[in-house]
Amino acid sequence: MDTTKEEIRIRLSEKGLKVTPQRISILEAIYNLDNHPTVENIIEYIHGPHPNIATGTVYKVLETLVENQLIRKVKTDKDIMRYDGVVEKHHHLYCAECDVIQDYFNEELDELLNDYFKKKKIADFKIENIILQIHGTFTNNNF
Amino acid sequence: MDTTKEEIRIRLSEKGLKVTPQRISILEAIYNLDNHPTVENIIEYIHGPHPNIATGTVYKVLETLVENQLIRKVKTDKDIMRYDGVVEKHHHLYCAECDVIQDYFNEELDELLNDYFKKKKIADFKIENIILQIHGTFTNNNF
DNA sequence: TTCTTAAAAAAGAATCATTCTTATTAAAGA
DNA sequence: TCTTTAATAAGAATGATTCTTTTTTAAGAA
Repeated sequence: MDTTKEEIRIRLSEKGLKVTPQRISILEAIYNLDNHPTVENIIEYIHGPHPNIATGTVYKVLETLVENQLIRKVKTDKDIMRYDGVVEKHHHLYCAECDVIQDYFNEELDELLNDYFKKKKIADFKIENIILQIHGTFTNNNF
Repeated sequence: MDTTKEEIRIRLSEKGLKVTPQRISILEAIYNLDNHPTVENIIEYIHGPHPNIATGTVYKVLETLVENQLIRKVKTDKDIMRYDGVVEKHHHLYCAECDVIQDYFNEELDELLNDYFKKKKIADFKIENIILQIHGTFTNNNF
């Protein structure tokens, strides 16, 4: 991802958030670390340029960013939380053999599902968003 | 769910697991606690009849049961793990306003998705299982 | 530019879910 | 009933996350 510092500043400002070096570098980390980083990954990444950033601050910033929908939490069956800098609607490919979680975009599929549930309602439930967890294995050797 | 102790015994034996009172009561708890219980919920439930079951044992038993596919972990965006006694293929309705996670079965939908991905492959990825996270709100007042 | 103030961050203690270790107990086949 | 191996109890240890207090800073006001 090639989000510049300036774009990050704008995104923070648009949400009424103060623009701090900590927030900028944490967002940069999430954008640059491709594989839905853990808090540990993020801290490791930013501790080069910013060795003094406190762990608690990272957690607080992430919470703020999630609340303001600048990032999302990713559901896994591990007990470590991972984060996603992509807020546009998408799904996830979960690798059974490694810890890769890959974004998967497919508007055609989204429409298919929308159409399906427009006809076939779920009793007593108003659908807001459908996210697919696609489990399987990568067949190349990228990972 | 109305799974009897005897059925639970059989399920454990079929997996080659020793049948212990702890395992039986933990499985009973998961079957009887409808809303995808947390470890805390399970411990609370079983501590009436079995006040002496150790916390560590509950975690160990749950791990064993998951490994043997007698139960499943449920992915949430909270950092507390929840468990699911239903191992047949199904999806989950996540309530945005409460902590209810409801099972959702729909074979027609599963076939629709299978057919779709049979035609539209995902590059370099072999799909094994697709689970929908259906986010929304319940429109009755059961919860 | 400087001042003001509320918000943010640093530091580190505290919490809490989960895991680990060791001794003890018990299931299940011999 | 005996034997063996797996399972459990107990509680310490770990490690991710949260909380508390003090200090710092962003950003609007003067």
